[in-house]
Amino acid sequence: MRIGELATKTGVSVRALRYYEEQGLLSAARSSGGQRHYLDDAVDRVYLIQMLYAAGLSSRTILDLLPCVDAKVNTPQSRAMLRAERDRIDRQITQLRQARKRLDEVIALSESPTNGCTRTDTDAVVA
Amino acid sequence: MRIGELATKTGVSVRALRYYEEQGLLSAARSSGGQRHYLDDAVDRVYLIQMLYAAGLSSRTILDLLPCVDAKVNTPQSRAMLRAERDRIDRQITQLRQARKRLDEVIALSESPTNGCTRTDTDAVVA
DNA sequence: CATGTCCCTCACGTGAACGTCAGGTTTTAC
DNA sequence: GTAAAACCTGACGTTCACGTGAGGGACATG
Repeated sequence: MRIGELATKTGVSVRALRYYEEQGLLSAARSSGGQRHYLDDAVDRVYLIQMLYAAGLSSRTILDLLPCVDAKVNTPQSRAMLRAERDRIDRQITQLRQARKRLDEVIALSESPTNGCTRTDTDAVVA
Repeated sequence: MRIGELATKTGVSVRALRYYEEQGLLSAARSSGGQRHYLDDAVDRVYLIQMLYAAGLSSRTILDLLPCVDAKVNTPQSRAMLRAERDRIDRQITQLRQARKRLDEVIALSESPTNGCTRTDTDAVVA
């Protein structure tokens, strides 16, 4: 498939797909005219990349991890890297939970009847 | 206390503290000479700001939420905003868990004896 | 063979949260 | 009272993951 189809299938922009290739995260065959052609499994690869981006990994880190995911590389260093990233994600989850807890407290407070100003003058403000 | 002390106490840079003020997140009294002076509770405020940044909130969103946290504002809109941000954090946690699970699978695979190349030629590479 | 749609490569723009340097003032310490 | 340390206000630089044209080929369809 060509880049436009991959873009619509995955929901990421054409620009983003070119950027992934530029970063070495995604490869494509080229037609005689220079156009990119992707295999079907590129869809899953893009999903994976997006997932790792969403987890806060940088392009560089993803580039380092992908060979491990592809099970082509398996060294003590690569395993340490995997564990390090997993731990980073764990810490990030912990932080998020703290923030969530804090917000929940504020929400509980704002919805408690003791603080019950259910209507204020700013209710009329639409903007 | 002055800005340098607040910076060392909280672990954030002086530049960041000035930036927080610029964004309306942190206020300070001024000395006759124009230097910022903070109350002791500014430390907690900075921690809170950092927590919300770490949760992926933007300056603008934090600016909108802080009055709620300070319990000065409590409107239907503000409560909706609080819930929306909490839900966003929940979704982010879910994504992180997925990524973590995926990494765990890769880790398990790389550490399984069936894949047991505990030493490879790249072991020697120090780089 | 023409045309509309898709694709290509530069290459500059963007927004967020600061880093960093310049040039000058204020406060502290001796 | 003077020198060092800390602080001030601009204002430009940085990084990341793209957005957004500009200008020009590639490809299916009539």
